[in-house]
Amino acid sequence: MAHLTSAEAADLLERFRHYLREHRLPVTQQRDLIATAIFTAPDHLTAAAVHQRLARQGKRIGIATVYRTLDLLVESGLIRLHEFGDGFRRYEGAAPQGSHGHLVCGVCGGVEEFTNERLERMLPIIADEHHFRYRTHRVELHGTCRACQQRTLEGL
Amino acid sequence: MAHLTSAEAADLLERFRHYLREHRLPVTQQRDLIATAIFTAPDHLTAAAVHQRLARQGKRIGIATVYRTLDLLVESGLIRLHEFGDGFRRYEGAAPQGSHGHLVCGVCGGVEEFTNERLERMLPIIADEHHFRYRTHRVELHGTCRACQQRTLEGL
DNA sequence: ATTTTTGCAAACGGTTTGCAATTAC
DNA sequence: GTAATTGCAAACCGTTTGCAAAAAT
Repeated sequence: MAHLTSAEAADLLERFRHYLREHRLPVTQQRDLIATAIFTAPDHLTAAAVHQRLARQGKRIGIATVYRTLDLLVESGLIRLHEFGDGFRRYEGAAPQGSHGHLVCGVCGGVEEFTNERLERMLPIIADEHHFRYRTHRVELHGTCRACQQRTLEGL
Repeated sequence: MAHLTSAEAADLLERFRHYLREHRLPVTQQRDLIATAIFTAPDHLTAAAVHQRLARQGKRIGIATVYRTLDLLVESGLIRLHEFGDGFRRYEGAAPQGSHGHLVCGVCGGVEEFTNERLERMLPIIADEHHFRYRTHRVELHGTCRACQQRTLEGL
């Protein structure tokens, strides 16, 4: 999600702790830090990016712990996993209010977000038409972002 | 694509050969075989599946060649790459007439396809609204397929 | 005190690459 | 005949796992 407010991040962290207690799992420093790193990130992070982000704050956490905690966060539904086709798994905090689509630029590899109410309303209906029980969706539009279009026009 | 007709497969193969000649690249037996394996497959194949499919026909082709040719096919736009989140890249022949979405079952891992005209019309418009030059899209609906819903009801 | 997590390093598995032999043109 | 591909095996790299030490309950 494009930069959650600190209140939203705090809420997600509290929900993660609740999830852990509910499942009789220890609430550790590492889990708090990893969850917070994702909830406060402005964009979609890879596992390595989470690890670096924490290292830059002086928090040395094993990469294995990062992966294990990311799994927990995905299972709890508090973060979402994406694979945009470049071989990296990326994670982002789950939006409290709803989902969004992604605009993936084939030139610079950047990913922007968009929301569209009509689309959001449509997708569960389509699932239903195919007797498929809807849980969530993923919409990616691939093409060229505005900046790269202009860069191409300028002949660089 | 859910089983292209042999005419459609033949057309795609001819377009692949044309693409190769256009780029001054040799048309080899291996490239023909790999392309045909995908174009005639009933579903989404992994690189390993393509390799096995050919091996079963007595065609021993190196897995590296499979990967290299899949890259060419993706670049040529004649096949599409998907990553449904299980760690495998899957490939399918590009539909001559248009795209389709995927229904990904979280229980059995199966993938069904659907088409929806209204959705197809909508997506390029959404891209445009965000000043994004549309090339293609990917829509996945995640949930539970019909068969797994029934299996759950039966209490298995 | 018991149970689970953590962190390291090694293993894993899909994908990519270097290079000599082969094939396409 | 020249230039590119092929196939093998090794390398690569993101991710997972085994296990002893450390932390949470």
